[in-house]
Amino acid sequence: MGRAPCCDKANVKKGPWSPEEDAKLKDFIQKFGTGGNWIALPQKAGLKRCGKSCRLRWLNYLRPNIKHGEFSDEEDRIICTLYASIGSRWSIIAAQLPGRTDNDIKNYWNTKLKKKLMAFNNIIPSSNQGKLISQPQYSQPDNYTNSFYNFQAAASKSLTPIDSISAPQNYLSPNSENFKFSLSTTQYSYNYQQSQDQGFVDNLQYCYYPGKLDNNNMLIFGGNDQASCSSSDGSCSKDHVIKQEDQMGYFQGFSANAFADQKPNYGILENNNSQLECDLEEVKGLISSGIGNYNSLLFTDENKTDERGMYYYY
DNA sequence: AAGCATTTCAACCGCTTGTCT
DNA sequence: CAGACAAGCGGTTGAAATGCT
Repeated sequence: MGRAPCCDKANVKKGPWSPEEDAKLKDFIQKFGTGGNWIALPQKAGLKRCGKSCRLRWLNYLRPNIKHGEFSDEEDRIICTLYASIGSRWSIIAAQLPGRTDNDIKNYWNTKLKKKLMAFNNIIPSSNQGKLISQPQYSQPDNYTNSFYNFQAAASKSLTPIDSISAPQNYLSPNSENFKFSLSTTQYSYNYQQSQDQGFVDNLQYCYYPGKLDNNNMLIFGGNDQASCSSSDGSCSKDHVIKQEDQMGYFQGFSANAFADQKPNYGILENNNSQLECDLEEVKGLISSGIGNYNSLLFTDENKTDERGMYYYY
């Protein structure tokens, strides 16, 4: 025997909501509230809909202050950062984005954001995903706006070029706080951060491959089963991951404050299988504290990929 | 302009969680 | 404490919109 249906399937309408149904539901809830009982609501409101359907329609579309339309860069960054730390817990992620619903964010992630990040699959060898790269250097360009950037291996390191990347012109300004690169093959960016008080060459020291590939060759992040941590002894309890990252000055999965802190060689982050889990309060704290530095995530304007360069890992 | 392919996103499904009795 | 029930949640679906040839 299966699960009892939540409503009389034969007598409920399915499919898209009509404007009339929307008006009925909205009017009813604004007058009487939900009454704490979605199952009973459609009958009271005169709707031939399942209570679940009413709830979803209200929460995802009709309730006040729902934000529709394009996601901002900042929202992109928050989604990516949280996804990297807690995985597909859309309701928690949505709680950090006023006006956005979990359904909205889930759709946006599955249709757009994930694809952007998947671009990394094309250029980063799986053996190097999850690793820090350290201290590449590059030649100072003659002209910040249109030069070909050739990043050169530091003489003391054994660095290997892995792919060419291109840098959008508008980010290559001496005043630019963030120094972003687009992957030439995919037009998505890989982002280095520049600290305010340093020159270009000195600043380009660290970055971090944000994900790994799973068995299906999909890019995956921290989340449920493969988050990295970076304690010096390799241990990494769930409870302390965030604190450790705080101390380290960057947030798991993304290049960040390490540049400004000038901390050398954090080491390889792969092969730590501890999970990264945190509750809502931790997430809020994470965001409010600025850990993760949302200015240093992965995206840039896909159309601005005029320049090319080379970067290295070892 | 037509037909096909791909993308988007609203809505559904069913499992999990929380609450009440 | 256990069972019933409703809400919450995330994965999935499919129709509509859009893009491409």
